[in-house]
Amino acid sequence: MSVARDLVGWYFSVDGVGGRIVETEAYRADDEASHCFRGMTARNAAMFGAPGHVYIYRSYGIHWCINFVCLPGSAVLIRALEPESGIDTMIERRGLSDLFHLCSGPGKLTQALGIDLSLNGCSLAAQPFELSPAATTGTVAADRRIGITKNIDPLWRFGLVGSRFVSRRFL
DNA sequence: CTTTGGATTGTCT
DNA sequence: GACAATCCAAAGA
Repeated sequence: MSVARDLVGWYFSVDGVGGRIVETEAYRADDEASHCFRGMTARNAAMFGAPGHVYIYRSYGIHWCINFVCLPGSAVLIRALEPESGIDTMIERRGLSDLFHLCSGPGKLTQALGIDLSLNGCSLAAQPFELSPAATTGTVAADRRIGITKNIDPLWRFGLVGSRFVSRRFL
């Protein structure tokens, strides 16, 4: 959980396209809302892999979502990014020039960065990824997670207070 | 083999 | 604010 909170503010990019992480959600093995709650399967295998790798899956048959694996069976969903590098590329991929809606959601983020299943299980330390610690700090708030139907009580969604780049603003 | 439902988004009212 | 779109893994028969 602490990893998810610490990750807010970090710089993340794929092939030079990326920005500052402003919203995350935590999922773990004993969490009913997590994909790995019922054990390892072909889809979520990456989630049980070595820490520092990514787990990518398709959501609602339409979108891609990306997670950072921090412990086997435990991962952090990257929900929103503040565009910083390669903004032109993002605009081209998203077909929209509104900065605030470029990466304000898991599916939007993956589309803007060009992430798909071919990157599932890849290491964050290797190409085309780039991840570096927070350059600036802000107030990080916790809230209930979004879009899930099970285990909705824990406050495992973290984000920058006041940021307009998140899917839903934090107070 | 068939059915079910989701860690969402975009569009319409 | 409400709802349809749309793919595939998991669960059931």
